[in-house]
Amino acid sequence: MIKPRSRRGGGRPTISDVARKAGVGAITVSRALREPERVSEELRRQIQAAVDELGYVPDPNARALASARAEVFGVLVPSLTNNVFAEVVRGIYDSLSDSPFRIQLGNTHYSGLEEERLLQVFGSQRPAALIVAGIDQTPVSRKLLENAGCPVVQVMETGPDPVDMMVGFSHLDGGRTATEHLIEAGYCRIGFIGARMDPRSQRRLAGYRAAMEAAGLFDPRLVTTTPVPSSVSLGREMFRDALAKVPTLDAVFCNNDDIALGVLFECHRTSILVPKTIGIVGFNDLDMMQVAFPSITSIRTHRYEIGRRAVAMALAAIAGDRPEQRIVDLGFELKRRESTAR
Amino acid sequence: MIKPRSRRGGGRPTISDVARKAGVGAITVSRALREPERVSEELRRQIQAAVDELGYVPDPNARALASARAEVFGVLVPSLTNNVFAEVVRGIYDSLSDSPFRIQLGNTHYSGLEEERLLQVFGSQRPAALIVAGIDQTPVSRKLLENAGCPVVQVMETGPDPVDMMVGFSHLDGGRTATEHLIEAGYCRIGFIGARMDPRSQRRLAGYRAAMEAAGLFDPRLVTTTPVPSSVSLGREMFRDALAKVPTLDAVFCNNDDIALGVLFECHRTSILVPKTIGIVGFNDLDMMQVAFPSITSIRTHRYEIGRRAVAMALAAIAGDRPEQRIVDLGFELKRRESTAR
DNA sequence: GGACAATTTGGTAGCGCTACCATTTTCCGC
DNA sequence: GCGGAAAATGGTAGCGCTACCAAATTGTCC
Repeated sequence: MIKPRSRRGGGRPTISDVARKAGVGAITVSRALREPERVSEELRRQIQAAVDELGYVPDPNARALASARAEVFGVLVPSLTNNVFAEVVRGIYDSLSDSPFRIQLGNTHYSGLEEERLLQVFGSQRPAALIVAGIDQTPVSRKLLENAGCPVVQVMETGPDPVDMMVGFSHLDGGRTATEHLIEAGYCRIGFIGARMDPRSQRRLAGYRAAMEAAGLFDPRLVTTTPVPSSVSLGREMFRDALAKVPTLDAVFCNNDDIALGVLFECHRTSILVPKTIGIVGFNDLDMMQVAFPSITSIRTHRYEIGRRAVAMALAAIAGDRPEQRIVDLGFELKRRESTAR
Repeated sequence: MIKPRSRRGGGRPTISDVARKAGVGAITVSRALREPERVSEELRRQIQAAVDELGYVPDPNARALASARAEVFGVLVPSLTNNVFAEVVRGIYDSLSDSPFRIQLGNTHYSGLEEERLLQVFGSQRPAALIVAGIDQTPVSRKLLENAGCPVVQVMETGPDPVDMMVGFSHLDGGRTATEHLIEAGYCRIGFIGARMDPRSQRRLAGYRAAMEAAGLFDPRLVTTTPVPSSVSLGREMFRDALAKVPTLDAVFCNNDDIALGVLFECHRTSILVPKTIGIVGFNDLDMMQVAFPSITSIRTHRYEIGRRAVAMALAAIAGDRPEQRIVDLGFELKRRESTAR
């Protein structure tokens, strides 16, 4: 066995190796790397040469310890496989890829308790910013966010009482708009089919209910929900249930596009005509909605843009200029398609 | 302005605060937290009480710096929104949620250069393990992996020459199996439709070609590919192109399920009968495949399990017992459905 | 040309934790 | 009851970096 190197770290070049080679003080190297404009042209060149020659890469752990601030964005989403959050996360990643910030992604599994645990873990790293999905944090989580000592952006939804900043849209309005569209199209026995029923789904349901009540069409038997995670096959099953419960059903507003697709397939399978016999509206407007036959009406949401905007706001806050607009509503768009064109 | 606290870190309790309160040495607290069995029952209790009372949370950055090892799994995937990788990542997250390990997720965007850059960044943190998608790393990436000084698991594919460990399956065999199934079902003008054409897609194509040549059916005009990222709408367009090129086409093996779904919808739209006029096979077997009408034959792959297995192997290696089986082939399964039931 | 400010560079002292060793205490077996 | 090993505890010295302040150098204005 070879005796371990005297240096515990394992012999990677350190900042003082670079400093020695460049003939400057260690702190100057540190500065040249972080605030190049504060170091003279000449030293900067020498230092860069030494860095390249030694293959020096700063140790983020040491950096974080010394500066009491890690170059990490903490991101908390309820699901990794749900395309909706995947798009938000992609927006976040793309916006951060050219920055020095790393991303710490946490999956809360739609659990408030898990969110608290992850917030605790993330907080212990002193992140540069925190991005969390939703606005329904537990009191404990909310406190953790308030005391995080960094910019916080709540995404996906807007609401009256941000911890710090918010980017999203109103799910209630989205649900209402979708339902009103069906009513205008002439449907009247309009069902709601919702899986998972997380807070955002609940608010879409509330929007549905508001629209239905305003039109005098609401009937609790039209609503079919389950806490089970959403999927295309679940959409099919729930549609069957809804139809068994209310055979006169003539349209469905679906919680999301997966459910809507399941409904469409079941209609095909049982030769129910869409949009003639049944109208279908989805939510989120995944790519497949416009390709489906018939194409499916849906509420287009700007997921990728939400991720990008959240990062932009956090970055601005880190840089010191808090945006005057702390709540950004990116809205949504009703995409009218064949599935509701009676 | 209030004078900043004397302590730079911002006043969070440290290990020596705990030590003082519990009336022990700092190192004993450290041990009680990391190797409780090496500390007496009594001190352990005292220390735990002090930890709870102060709300002490260890600083992972300080820990990483002192021990030259961060409790981080680096995970590199080519896409965050592709459901296939999302499932793998979910398996990884679920397997690691009860461990002290954090996850650093990187998105390479299918770029070798980006992979190199991220490997460099990840490596600078001294991760506990590295999980990377694919087996086609650039020479630079491969060197970085070999020198990472931690267990490395390559996932999604198997191949002859692992950096360290591997979990996946043979995409070539998958492509061959899918194609052979179509041949057995009586199709003969079988097209291949592939988007993105990353290395895994290339190997599926190679499997297709092998099967077609073995049956004396291969014709280069049957192959339609594009480097454009895959989507349902792209599947529809490519199917149109393929049909325009070869009007006698009687089946398609699709690169993945999104493409297959696009093909199915286009068949509906143009009243092409499935499986009578056109047979369809997908790849990955997303949930929607069995719900589609007609249901779509696909190659079921075990994505979630790949993630779990990769973590299990890495964890074992960290614990010191390298598994005797360094290459794990989880295989795949042909799911025969209506879309090929002539 | 001298007083003063602005710019550039460097030294010191930690950040919070653990590796490494030293020391103390406990437990054996005979 | 005693030597020696094992178990339990502690002290010291960093890990690699940056905040904070001090010093040196340059520029500017009258």
